[in-house]
Amino acid sequence: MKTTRNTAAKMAVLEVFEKSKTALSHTEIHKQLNDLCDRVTIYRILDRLINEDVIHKISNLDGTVKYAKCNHSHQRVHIHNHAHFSCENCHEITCLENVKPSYIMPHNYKVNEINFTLSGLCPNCLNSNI
Amino acid sequence: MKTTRNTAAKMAVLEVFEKSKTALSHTEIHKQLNDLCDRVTIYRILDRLINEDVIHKISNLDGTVKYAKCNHSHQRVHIHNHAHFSCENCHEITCLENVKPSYIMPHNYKVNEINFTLSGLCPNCLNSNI
DNA sequence: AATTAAACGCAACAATGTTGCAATTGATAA
DNA sequence: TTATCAATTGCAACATTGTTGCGTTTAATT
Repeated sequence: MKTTRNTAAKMAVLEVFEKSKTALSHTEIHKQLNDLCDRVTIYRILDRLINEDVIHKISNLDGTVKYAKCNHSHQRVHIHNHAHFSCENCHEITCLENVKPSYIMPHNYKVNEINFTLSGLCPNCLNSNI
Repeated sequence: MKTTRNTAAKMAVLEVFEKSKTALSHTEIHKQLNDLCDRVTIYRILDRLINEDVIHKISNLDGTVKYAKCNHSHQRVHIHNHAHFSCENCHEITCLENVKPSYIMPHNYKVNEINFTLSGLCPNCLNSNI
């Protein structure tokens, strides 16, 4: 039975997530914390938050990795089957909580997790008429 | 007007792809080529092959990046909208050419590309009764 | 206040990808 | 066939991202 502690660094990371509407990379979090804690500590906090189902990890098409808060509002059983949108212009990644792909799999596969990421232009950048 | 050359290294990389049924990482290709050429050269060849639409890049959930041949057989306009399957046991990544997700997007987004990766157990590992 | 496992900082390392530059080479024209 | 020259390569050096070990600090409990 591991107990998990609410350390200053963890609280600070959580606050960064609260304030952000988009997903954040490790580097972005590190900058926002402004040397409040070590780089390694942030990696370890992110790991813990993922285990606690507070945030989830998003792998982007270009290989970058970001993290975003989980939305537990509606489901009892929490599954990350929503889509993510990656803007090619501003590079922000947002969760599309309500977009859930439907698909037909061949037999003999057991699907445990899905990752559905769309990229293009987000509403902001689309309106800015790039 | 750049012309692109069929060098020995590029041909060797292409042959590795021909022989493989699954997607390959840079490291896997490097090992199979057995020091035929430099690490950097492989990165540059992969870049060229992507530009030439011969291969495509796949970002995996765990952050690893792989490459696979494109299948041009059916479409005139070539879009990478098929799904990929990533096996949690053997870590092989295969293209599911016929699996195409359907989904409904909110307005004001312009979708240019999609990445649909499923992970779980592939038929091989499922049958091996892990 | 004492205890103690969780969390931390630091240093070192590993993996992956990029860049600049001089040398080499494939494709083309002479 | 040979000369030409831009595309390609090898090498060295660097950047970024993520991991590990270990001694020290700290949050939560008694």
